[in-house]
Amino acid sequence: MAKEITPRSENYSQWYNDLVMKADLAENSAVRGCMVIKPYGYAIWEKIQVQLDKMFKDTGHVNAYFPLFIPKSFLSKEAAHVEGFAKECAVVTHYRLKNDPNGKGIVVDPEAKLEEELIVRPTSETIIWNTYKNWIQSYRDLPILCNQWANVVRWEMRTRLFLRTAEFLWQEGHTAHSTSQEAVEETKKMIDVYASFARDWMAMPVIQGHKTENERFAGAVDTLCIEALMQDGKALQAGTSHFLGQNFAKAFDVKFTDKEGKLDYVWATSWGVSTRLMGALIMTHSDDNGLVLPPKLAPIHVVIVPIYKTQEQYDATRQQAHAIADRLRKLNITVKVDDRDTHKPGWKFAEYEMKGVPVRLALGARDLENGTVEVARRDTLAKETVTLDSIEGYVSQLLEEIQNTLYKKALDFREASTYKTDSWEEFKDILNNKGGFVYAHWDGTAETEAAIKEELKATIRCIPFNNPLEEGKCIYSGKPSKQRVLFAKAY
RNA sequence: CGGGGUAUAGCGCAGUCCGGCUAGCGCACCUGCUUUGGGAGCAGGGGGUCGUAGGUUCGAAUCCUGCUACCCCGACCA
Repeated sequence: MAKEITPRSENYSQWYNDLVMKADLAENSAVRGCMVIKPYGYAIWEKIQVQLDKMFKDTGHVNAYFPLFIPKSFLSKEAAHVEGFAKECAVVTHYRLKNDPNGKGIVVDPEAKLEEELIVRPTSETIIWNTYKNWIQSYRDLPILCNQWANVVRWEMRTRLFLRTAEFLWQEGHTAHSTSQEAVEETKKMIDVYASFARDWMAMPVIQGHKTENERFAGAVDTLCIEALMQDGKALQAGTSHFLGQNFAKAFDVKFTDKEGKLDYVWATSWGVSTRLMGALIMTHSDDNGLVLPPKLAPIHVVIVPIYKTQEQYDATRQQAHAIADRLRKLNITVKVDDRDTHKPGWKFAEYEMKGVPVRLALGARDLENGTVEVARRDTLAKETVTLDSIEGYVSQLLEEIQNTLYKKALDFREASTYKTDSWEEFKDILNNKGGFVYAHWDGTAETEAAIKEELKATIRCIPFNNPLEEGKCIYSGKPSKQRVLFAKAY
């Protein structure tokens, strides 16, 4: 990665793309708009998965799996839903190939046309609610609290590694409840899970709130979201949780008998986060030297690099390196000893910085003599020499400190990039030139929202929870407003 | 789908305008020696149907036509 390109430079997307590839996270595949997640990138995603899965289970959810293919008729049962997804669906029309009768190669067998086309799931509400219909008769069957880890396909016009790919990995929770209130509470509970995951594990501060009607999920009554601010001043929707009301229950005729013996439609939620979180992680913390990973999600916590001149020194430093590694591993720290003699220390330093390994230990002849080890932290790039006997305590404390420092740094950046204004000129200037979040008054109409989007390419990211009410005038129309909402340009 | 651009070694590029001799450079790769505490140095070496199909020409990476793929800017993006 070129040194002169910084995370805040105008070439941010180039910087991002380079970083994703050079840190060995992912690459574009031969398939248009699709991504190959490489082993190192996938290792981070696994860390995310494991922790989220635990949090889902801690909140009473279970995992299940539903089909990849959705009959076209299912998708069209909920009007708003199909409207929202129709333009980006991959469709299976045939089930067989045959040899080309007119030449070489293989063609789709026109006789193998499906009676009903199958849609590769862009999301699973429809197939799941079609299934839930069979699972639910009585209030005793409720709630159903299922999550699915899966891939989905959305045929986007333009794609970017991790942020918007044609196929992506995600989890989608789909719950069914007997009361509206319970479903609303579930919706809120899960956005809270996402927010605490972002904060405590990704070291990424987020703002929680409600989407406006325009930005709502297709088929939802209310959409809650977490919004994060990237280092280039653009917002990223990192996760959503939807209160679906009875929309899908009505579309799929899912009724239950309540305690009083009355029939009612079931109340629903759905919520999801995707490999987009990887993009968020990269863009929140990385610097000019590459990726910076919060220790809690780093596949490797500590890398140890022996430094030597002679074979004798090689053996000695290597042995010491492995001894230190063993001691650290007893504290559940993931350690890699890079004792390859095919690369020089300087090369290794740069390599692990690129990959965002939080802590690096370097160990040379000098250290062997003095009983020390050099400790370098990725977040600040600071180096310190530490005595060997205190290394476990030092490293485990350092990992904790890096986690906290990263969060604090990201939070400070967000605070410094968050504005409040009542002047249209200033509003425009911030969004066009500085980037960041802007709190401004909005008259509450979709027309104003659309006009601002048209003019500035900025959208209302959310109406934050516990948003303070205050009288004001809409930043665009000048009409009366009761509260400020959060504007930003977004990914 | 509109506008612009690109296609030459694993990667990044020059050469194309104005056709010419053995297609070149950096990184990476291989070998040897010296190196090793911040991406080493020197010497030698390997790797190319110049995206693809056709045309013009004594001669095409270079000119012409078709096709394909990718990138950027729009439109699209619960």
